Amino acid sequence: MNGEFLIDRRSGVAAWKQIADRISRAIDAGEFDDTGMVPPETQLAEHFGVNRHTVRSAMAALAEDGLLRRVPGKGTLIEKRERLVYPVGRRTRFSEGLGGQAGETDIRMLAEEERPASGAVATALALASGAMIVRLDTLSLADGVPVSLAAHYFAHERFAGIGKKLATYHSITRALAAFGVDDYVRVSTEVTARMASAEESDRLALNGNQIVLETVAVNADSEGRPIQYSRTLFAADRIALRLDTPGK
Amino acid sequence: MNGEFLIDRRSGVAAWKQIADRISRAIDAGEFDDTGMVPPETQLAEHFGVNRHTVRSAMAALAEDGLLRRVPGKGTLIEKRERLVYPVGRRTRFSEGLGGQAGETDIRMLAEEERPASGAVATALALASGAMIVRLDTLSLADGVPVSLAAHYFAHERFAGIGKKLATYHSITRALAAFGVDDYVRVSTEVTARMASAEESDRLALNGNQIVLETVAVNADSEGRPIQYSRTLFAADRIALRLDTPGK
DNA sequence: AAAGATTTGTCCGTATGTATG
DNA sequence: ACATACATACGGACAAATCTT
Repeated sequence: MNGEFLIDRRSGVAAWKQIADRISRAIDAGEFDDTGMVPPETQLAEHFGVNRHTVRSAMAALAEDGLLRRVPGKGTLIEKRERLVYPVGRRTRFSEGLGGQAGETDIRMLAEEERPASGAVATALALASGAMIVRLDTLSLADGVPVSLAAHYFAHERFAGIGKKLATYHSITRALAAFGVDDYVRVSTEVTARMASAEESDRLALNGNQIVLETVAVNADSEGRPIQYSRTLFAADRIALRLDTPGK
Repeated sequence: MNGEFLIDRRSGVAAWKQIADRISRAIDAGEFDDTGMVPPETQLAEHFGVNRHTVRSAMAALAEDGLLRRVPGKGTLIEKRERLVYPVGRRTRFSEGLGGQAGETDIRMLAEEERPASGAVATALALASGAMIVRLDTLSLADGVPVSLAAHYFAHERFAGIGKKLATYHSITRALAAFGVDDYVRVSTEVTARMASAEESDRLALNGNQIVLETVAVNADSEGRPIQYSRTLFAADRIALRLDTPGK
């Protein structure tokens, strides 16, 4: 937690918010692991070059989000939280990937829609522009906590009604199997990061950190034909992506 | 750009900032590709449920960052900008990866330090805890624009003085070659996203979007021995990571 | 060529939120 | 809890630049 870099008063972000972010980051970096506590308010105030009231606002926000617990007369304790590691590779499966790290995982259907394919989706699925596609919006959870929000696209011709299958099986792998897809592989994955929109933040139940990791991926069947195009948002403070580049 | 989700007045983020972020995101999403322009201020003000002046503050910030160009009487034009795609795979090389997308690439040495290895680094490099390591801080540029800020760790025993080699060759691959490493492969990559610290933001010359993609990677030589542990920060609005999972 | 509509730029003043002591 | 200073957000009015009719 560097003291040289002070608060930026013209950034459009309130000082208490900037301090809250930096304390949150310092916790992530494990800077207070030895004591398990955040330094006292007066000390932090001096460190950031602000008034104690401002630090108090920051702490109040972090406590509200469940990152801290304030004990009068004692100090401010850090509540533990860990990032789940989500492996992305040639064989990427949601429930298997988090297996062992989370007690139970689930995929919920949010919406299903049939539309003509637009540019990027049509290209990725090797469809004629205007061909019908099925779009599934899903929310993935680990132990009841939302970890990813996704939109999946399939060719309507081959996968009409896949929404119902997903709603029954709660697994994309099994839904695809119902259409004769015995196996599939991840062809490409592109990763970006950005702030979540208000709607995305709402659906992922983000409280403090509003950042999402966004992956755009294409899956193909065993014969190499693209079958699935997905845009997935991961809550950045709950998930780390591990990119697997195995074998020779 | 969803209108239902309005501005959050208690988030500690100024309304103009929230609007600037959402316009920036809408541009990224290509929502205004047909006209190449942002809707007029009055329209945006109504859309977000704020005063035109608030929208103007947002636009002024975006124009300052070079995302927009405002033309009196005409409208607000979108300045083109593209994300470079950085491929991550079995063979990941900085200059090769951006080849074709950027005119020239460079790696600058920022600092070199020799220290005893701590937990994660020692484990990754298969060193005894306390064994000496060399840490190199570097800044990578494409066409003069910073794209990534990294800390690289090497075993001191095998790579003492690698800093000088890097400073001469401006290439990690060539610096490693000077120590007899003819080839190396990427073993693992872990990706997270977070807000940049003030120092990181300064070094990467971030203006608008303060988000960074953070990768933690391990490289091994042709015999499978880990030789390099790297923590790299990419400016999220300049770079997309692409995971390649080729072949069978 | 002239008039009108549209859009950005600038001025005023006022109320509220933020940060400090 | 109180008082002060500053940034933020709002509302209205008008000017200047550009395009259309």
